[in-house]
Amino acid sequence: MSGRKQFDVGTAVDQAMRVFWERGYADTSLDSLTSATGLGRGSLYGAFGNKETLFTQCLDRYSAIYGTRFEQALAAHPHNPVRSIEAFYAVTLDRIADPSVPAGCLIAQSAAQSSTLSAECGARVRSLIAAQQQRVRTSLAGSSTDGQSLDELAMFVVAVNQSLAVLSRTGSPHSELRSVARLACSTVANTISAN
Amino acid sequence: MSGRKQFDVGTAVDQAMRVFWERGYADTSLDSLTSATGLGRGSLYGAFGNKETLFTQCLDRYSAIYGTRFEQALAAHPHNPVRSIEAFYAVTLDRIADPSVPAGCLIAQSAAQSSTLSAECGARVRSLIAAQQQRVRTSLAGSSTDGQSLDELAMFVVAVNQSLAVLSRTGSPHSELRSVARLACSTVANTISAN
DNA sequence: GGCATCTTGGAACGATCGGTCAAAGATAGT
DNA sequence: ACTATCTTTGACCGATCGTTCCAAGATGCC
Repeated sequence: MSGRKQFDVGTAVDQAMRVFWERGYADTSLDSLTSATGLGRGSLYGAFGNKETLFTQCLDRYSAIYGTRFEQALAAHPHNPVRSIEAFYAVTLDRIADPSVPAGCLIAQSAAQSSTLSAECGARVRSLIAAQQQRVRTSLAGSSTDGQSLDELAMFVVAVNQSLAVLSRTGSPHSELRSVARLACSTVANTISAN
Repeated sequence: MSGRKQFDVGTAVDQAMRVFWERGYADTSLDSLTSATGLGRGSLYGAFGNKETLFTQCLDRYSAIYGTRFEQALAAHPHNPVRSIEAFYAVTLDRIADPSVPAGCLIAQSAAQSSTLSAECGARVRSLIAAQQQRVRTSLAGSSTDGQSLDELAMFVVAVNQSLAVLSRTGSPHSELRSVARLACSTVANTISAN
């Protein structure tokens, strides 16, 4: 039963992404990937080569999906940094509240396990975090605050975002996560208005 | 060669703790534990029963070591919440800067992987995080701010602390981590003085 | 229709996983 | 010194890991 590919590669990446997201790289077995995608081992290896390559494609897909969502949220309130960051956190909070998707964050999960990832995967994770900081940093531009302070503030915003993912994995109630995000927004407000 | 135990159980827990801390529960093999402790499998199983029991003892030891350090730091500046939180973060930053100990934080690492841990281990991790929040919350008491806001602020402080651990795993420079902690301290200052 | 090319499912590979067990040596009580 | 009891070492267990391979079936070109 074949000849031409019988499945959509993008869909398979989506399904595999959920498993990595839920269980992390090391704890995701090939068996769990075949059952999640409905594919045989031959199909998976034919399409992706090996587990690690599939994982990096999942990382890229994750950042493509949520990276653009973050960008849209940040861009929805131009010249209003506090509103932008509120919208930024809303993306994460909505995702955490969405039962159709695993808890936490694939990037944060991978960052925590980066010592067991290959050097290439670790570097990819690092660059995705840097890209996110850059997104936030861009939306803070235009404030009268100096550049270095904005760099630090952007990193702070990203750091709190990661902590939301970690806390959500322990089953923290949404109300706690929301208040953490709210406090981070107040930090942004105080920092840029303090000048 | 035996009769009475040939090794110190506490030392073995210490050594095992480093491995779990560095690699996480799932990626820590029995072989890596035997080579880290210098013990045979029989000795490990005789003393601890199985891998999971050893892991929970490592969790407890970790929280015993750093829990008291956090408490001492928080208690060093009574009635000065901002100073207390600064000292609290200094414990984490010093630990991250200490090359004799793995990057990150065993609790944060375990929290991120809690979906692959047993229900008992997940609950233990959750209670350790709650205990840390309680420690911070206690040091914030006495402020004129209302109780619920202090609960939220304590959770915020703990959340940022976790994010420092995650970021340090990706190789973030200490200067970035320090500025993240400093911004969190300013949030504390602004929150408790705002009322 | 014949043939080269591709995909598929599943068997099978060696390696490694967590855990068990028995033989051998050391100890303490008598 | 004898014995019961303990610890240690390392071989060994079945299960599972990521990966490879192949026979069988489907496709497109001639």
